[in-house]
Amino acid sequence: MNAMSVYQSEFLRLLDERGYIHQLSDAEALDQLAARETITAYIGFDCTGPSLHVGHMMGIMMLRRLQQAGHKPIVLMGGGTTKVGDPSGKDEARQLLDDAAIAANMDSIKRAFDQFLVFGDGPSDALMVNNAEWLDRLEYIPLLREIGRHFSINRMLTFDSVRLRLEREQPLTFLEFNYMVLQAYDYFELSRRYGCRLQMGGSDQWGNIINGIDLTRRIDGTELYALTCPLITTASGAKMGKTAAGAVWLNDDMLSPWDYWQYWRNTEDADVGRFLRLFTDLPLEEIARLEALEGAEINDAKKVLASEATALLHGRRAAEAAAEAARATFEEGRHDAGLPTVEIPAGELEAGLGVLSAFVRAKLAASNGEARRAVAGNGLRVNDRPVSDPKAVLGPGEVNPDGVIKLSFGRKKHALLKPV
RNA sequence: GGAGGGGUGCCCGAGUGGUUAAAGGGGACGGGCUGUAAACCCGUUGGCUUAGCCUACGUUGGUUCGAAUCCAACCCCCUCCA
Repeated sequence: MNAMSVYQSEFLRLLDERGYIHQLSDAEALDQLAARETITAYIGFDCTGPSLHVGHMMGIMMLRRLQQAGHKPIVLMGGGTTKVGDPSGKDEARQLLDDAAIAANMDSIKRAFDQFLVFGDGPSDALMVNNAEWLDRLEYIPLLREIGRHFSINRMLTFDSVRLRLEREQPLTFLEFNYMVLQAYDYFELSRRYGCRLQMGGSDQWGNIINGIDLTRRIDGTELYALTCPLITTASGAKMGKTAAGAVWLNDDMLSPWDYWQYWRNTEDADVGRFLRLFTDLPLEEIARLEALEGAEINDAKKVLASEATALLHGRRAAEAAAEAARATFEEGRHDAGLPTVEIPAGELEAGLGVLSAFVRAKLAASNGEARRAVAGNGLRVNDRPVSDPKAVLGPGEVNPDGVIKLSFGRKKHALLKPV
């Protein structure tokens, strides 16, 4: 089926034209359903870390599109499934998290969703639920009898998450093996509790979602749907979300709006149009215009992408501040108050602060050794002047009229040291 | 429970007594070229008070002037058998 023009529902049309659709179960039936009534759909998020990262943005944006099209999103927090651990895409079991860590992660993760979805009690207001609510209460024998009998081991062994482990002779515990059963059960439970008809997720979740669909059909006879998005890699094939400092976190206490803006600003040329469609709300005509830019003008499109994406997550004001700081830093080559700032006691500076440790303090270098090597590679600058001597000492003399010292690691990483 | 194989730096993976902080590759970072892009070229890639010292090859002991390399026990993983 040529999907481009056939969708009747605003929802699928929206997802399709912006590039979110990879696989879709029974497209026609889902399309009709979404055109006819308000549907409820969910995506699950495990609580394995203290913050979500850009890798989760596809899911978050799909829920946002769902709501924009007038439907009801459910954010499923994996308080229960995180206790088991998803084996997909990993060679080893993740370190098991205890309940306290999972609860802390969940609290911290929740914050990001408020920026993208409207929560409440209305028909298309978003809902946040925790699967620990029902998973924690499951009893083994009843679970096996009611749910387990619908699963074929033969088939489970063919799923990528399992098959790859076995083929690579990597251990797969029975605990992890059960993950897909629990995820299927989640879908079943959400269908019963909230009339949820659609589960979305990354392409690696296809099998897990189908399991839930089969399970629910067998028990309740209800028809559910699956929709997966493509795995997003950059044009040169790298997974999204890696940066100098590590993962591109969504929580601002883990990655500053400045760095988040920079992440999008450094998008590869070939990705700009695609990312604008996926990660901003800009109208398609505007995106088409930006996408048509060539050569150095593409930088304008990247700035728009950076500001729009940052505004969605951190608010318009933070996005503009980041854009302005970047303009001052890169286009005028001067320091600006918008750069990440680290405070140090004034006394420490008066006593003399080694350049190397200054860079470590500013979190630009992980260790003195790394800073030292950067000096050897001609990579450090203080107030835009190259550092040539690793033994150099910073004093009050380096503080500029704005009351800060500007430190730069390479061309792109900058920070301000502020004596207080 | 038995037999065999294996656990090396961020990852993969060489290395079977000394010149090994540990080949090679990937990734990452820095420099060059550019447009804060990609590709390409060069360099770096355990820590520190860096001509030196400390920590490191699953864990703990041992042999030795000297061990990632030999020995012992233990932990974990894989395969086959029971």
